[in-house]
Amino acid sequence: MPELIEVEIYRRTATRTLGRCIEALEQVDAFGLRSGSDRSNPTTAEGLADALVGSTVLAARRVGKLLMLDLSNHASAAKGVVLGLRFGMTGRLVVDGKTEINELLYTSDRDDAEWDRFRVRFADGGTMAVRDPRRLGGVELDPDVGRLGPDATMVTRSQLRAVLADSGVAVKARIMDQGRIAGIGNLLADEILWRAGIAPMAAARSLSANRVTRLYVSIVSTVAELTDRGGSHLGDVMEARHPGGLCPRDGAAMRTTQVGGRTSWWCPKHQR
DNA sequence: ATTGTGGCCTGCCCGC
DNA sequence: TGCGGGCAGGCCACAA
Repeated sequence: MPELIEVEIYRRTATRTLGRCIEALEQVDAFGLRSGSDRSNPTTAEGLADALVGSTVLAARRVGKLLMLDLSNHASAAKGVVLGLRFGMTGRLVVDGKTEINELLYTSDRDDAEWDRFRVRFADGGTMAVRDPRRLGGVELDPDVGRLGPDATMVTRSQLRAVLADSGVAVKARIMDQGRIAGIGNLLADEILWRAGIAPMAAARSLSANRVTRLYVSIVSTVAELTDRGGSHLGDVMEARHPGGLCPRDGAAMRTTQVGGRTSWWCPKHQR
């Protein structure tokens, strides 16, 4: 599902919209409208159309799983806005009818424009859409980036140490907390912890300095390696993430435990 | 304040 | 063969 790796691919796809002018808001699904940073001014379909139509895409940025498009101002707006796009677990970004990601876990392989929950048309005739069968994604104006922690590709060792300090919460729940570190989802978290040899339910503050360092190295290297492979579902432990699965490292029977409300697969032999 | 839980949404898969 | 229950997890509202 879309974790930071997939959303980074969407960001690159979105660079194809740079400099293009939005002519119309063709489709918007009320389920996906979120409130932006200004709580007194929630995102509505009308507000979205007002803000988007006539503006031009200036930049495509990403923090964690949040994609942001900076838009220019237009005649009827005092200033440009930021369009925030979230993809839930089944959302794709489709630009001019094409998506870079075809294989996405836990969703249909069908590619149906009926699932476009949000779509704009550019003046040149092209389109950009969030295609999301499950409707778990969303659209908002001026998203509050301050609610997110540092992106997992930018986090430092000392920031990670601070994230884990003084908390009895499971380490996996902690690194998936988007307000502390942004971008790590369930599959990435399992892979990171499997590589680091740390059990997902270990209390965050119980990690020694050496283990914090090992976790830090694993976050950085796992994100980089799976980015090269092209997806958060392409980790080494993925093949064992099912009943009867055996640890690819040492052959032990994998265990599954709910941690932070998420299904977690881990090896009882080398993850402590 | 922090932390945990439940529910949203819907396609798909399994068992009857 | 069709049907229904369970499952997947990002995110948020809500409770303790």
